[in-house]
Amino acid sequence: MATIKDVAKLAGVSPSTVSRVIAGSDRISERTKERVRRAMNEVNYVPNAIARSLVRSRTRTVGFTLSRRADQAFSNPFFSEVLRGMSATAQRWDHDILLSISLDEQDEKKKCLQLIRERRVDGMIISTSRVQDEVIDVLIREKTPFVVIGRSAGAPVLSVNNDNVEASRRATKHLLEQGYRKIAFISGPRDLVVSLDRGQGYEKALVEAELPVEAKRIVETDFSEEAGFAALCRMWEAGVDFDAVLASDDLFALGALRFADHMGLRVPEELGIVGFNDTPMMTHTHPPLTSVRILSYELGAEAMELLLQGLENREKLRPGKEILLPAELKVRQSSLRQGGKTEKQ
Amino acid sequence: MATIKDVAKLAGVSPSTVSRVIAGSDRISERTKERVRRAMNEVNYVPNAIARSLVRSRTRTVGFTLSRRADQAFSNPFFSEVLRGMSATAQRWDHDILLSISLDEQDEKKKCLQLIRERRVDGMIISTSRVQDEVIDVLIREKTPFVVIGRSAGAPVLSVNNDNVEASRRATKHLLEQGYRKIAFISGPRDLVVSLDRGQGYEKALVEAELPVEAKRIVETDFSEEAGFAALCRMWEAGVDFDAVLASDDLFALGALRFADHMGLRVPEELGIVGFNDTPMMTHTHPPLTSVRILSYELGAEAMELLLQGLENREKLRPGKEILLPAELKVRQSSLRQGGKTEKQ
DNA sequence: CTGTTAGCGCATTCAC
DNA sequence: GTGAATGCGCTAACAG
Repeated sequence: MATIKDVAKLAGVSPSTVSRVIAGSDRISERTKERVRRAMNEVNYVPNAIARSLVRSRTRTVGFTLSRRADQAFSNPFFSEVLRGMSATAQRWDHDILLSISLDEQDEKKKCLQLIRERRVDGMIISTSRVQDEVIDVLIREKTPFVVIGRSAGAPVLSVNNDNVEASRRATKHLLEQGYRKIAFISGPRDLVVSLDRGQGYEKALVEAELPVEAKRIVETDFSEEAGFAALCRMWEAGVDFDAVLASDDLFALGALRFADHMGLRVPEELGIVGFNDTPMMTHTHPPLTSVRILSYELGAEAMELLLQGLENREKLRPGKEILLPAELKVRQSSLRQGGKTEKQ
Repeated sequence: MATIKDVAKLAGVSPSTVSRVIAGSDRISERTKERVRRAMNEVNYVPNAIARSLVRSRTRTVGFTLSRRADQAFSNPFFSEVLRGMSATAQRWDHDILLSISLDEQDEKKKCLQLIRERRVDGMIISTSRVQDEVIDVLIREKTPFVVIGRSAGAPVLSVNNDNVEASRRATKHLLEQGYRKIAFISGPRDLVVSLDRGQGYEKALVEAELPVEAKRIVETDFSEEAGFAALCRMWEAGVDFDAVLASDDLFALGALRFADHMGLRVPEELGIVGFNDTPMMTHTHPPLTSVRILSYELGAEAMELLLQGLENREKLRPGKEILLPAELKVRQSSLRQGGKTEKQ
């Protein structure tokens, strides 16, 4: 592999001159610039990124850690879309992504710490959003530039999040407008901020409609179809009546559809259902599922953008600044009792 | 940030001694080892990975590139599972993953080349598996250690793949055993090796059953539910009759389910359906979908394992060696005409 | 405009 | 057993 010295020798200049040509310095004559470029081409020279990183103390690399739990919480396509968004923006800024998927939060914390301490990355993006998030604590303690995808319930951080409260409020309001009055809410685990937010939006809509928030219609469970189904069964058996379900994840909505089928309830006539995430494959349920569309790609892209800007100008890394991305309610048949029109997907 | 010099000064030894302690050299007295360790703890020293990479010409980093096309081809959960598997193995070997998701093959080729030439990575894993794959050509030309997830139809490479031919043969055979005789096959784009392999398995099973392979029952289209649905409609309108569908992707199977619904055909009585990938969310279709389960996690884990072993011992990087992972047919109701029992998922 | 010098943080000779 | 010297490939002063 050719080094800067080889190029310098071939072009008959010093290594620093070559370095300047690479950097695009303007105080180099066109003649030597041209000579150097020709030499570079001849030996197929490409600067060694590692050597560069060492001397500049900048790696042009961003770390992204994730622990399995969060991966499951958000449904799968969410995760890959976020990555796509991050990668696209990183590409534009000529940066790379160092990825690590851990089994649990402890592992993630460890890995995160390692990437930072070993100076492998210039900054971090994390996607965990637990109520008590140790990864965030570490990041703050290490004074690492970082952006959170989601929201911190503890220390103020720079974050980008979809507007879960508003999305949930709108979804609930939509159900109310369709004439449903007894809306059950299936919440994900309460130690995830996202669960709290969606719950809050649900309550907000009820309060605004001057309807009581009834604890018996709210159930918390793990993200899975089975859990969603079981939760509704339990409510039913407990004698709680409901005419609609706000599912804080499409998996729950799937469970709700099965519940309706199981009980012989017609959707949307006897049971309205709204999901969260608008998982692409779910457009094809019977009936098609109304769901809140999350801008996953944009979430990743925006987080990366914020971080890279912050890396260039540390002033911009204002902790406490929370960027909210709008979420859109994709109305389909599962919640359309009034016979209104279905939006095109 | 503390450097090796700081530690040396504090411990009253030379930097090289500290370096030896880190490396675990045995020709260092226990006494100084202890002193050095204490100093390291005191200043919270962690070796700088970049400096280390420079001097050892080893980054302990593996690149993984992917272009959007392949991402879509394989369904989404596949992609994240592969990443999980790769990450888990990398973790065990104390290596990291540099990830890049490109828009198209040209971009991917460029990025791949960049990672290698800039010496950011020790090796590459790629997941593209086009019939004519330029990324593979680049990798070979650059003499980079690499492993392919999938299969190369051109130059021999070290690869790990699920046994698509066999899986497809078994799926087809299963349909035959259920008494279906006119099996339609929905193929993905023919420029993907995976499509060719699945088509081959389908034909193999027919030939083994001494049944004719009829071109009119084979259709090639893009991966989407809509395309699958449309393909079947076209066949139907063309007067081609079929009593079962082998869908080379679960999305196609979804389209087939809709087709059955649309036509008023009962599944599995009047139309048997088998999908590919066993997408988790798809366990909940009506009726539950029979599908070929791909070991995505294992694919990623194995690819990483092969690469890292190859990095340690280049002899092991034998191009032409193709590791095949078994795929399992998850039989559910959509293909059970005989009233046989459904496997537990 | 360009060359010389020094150093990023570490590992690895070669001495003793 | 340990230290001093050297260099990985590059950039950034400082000269001139």
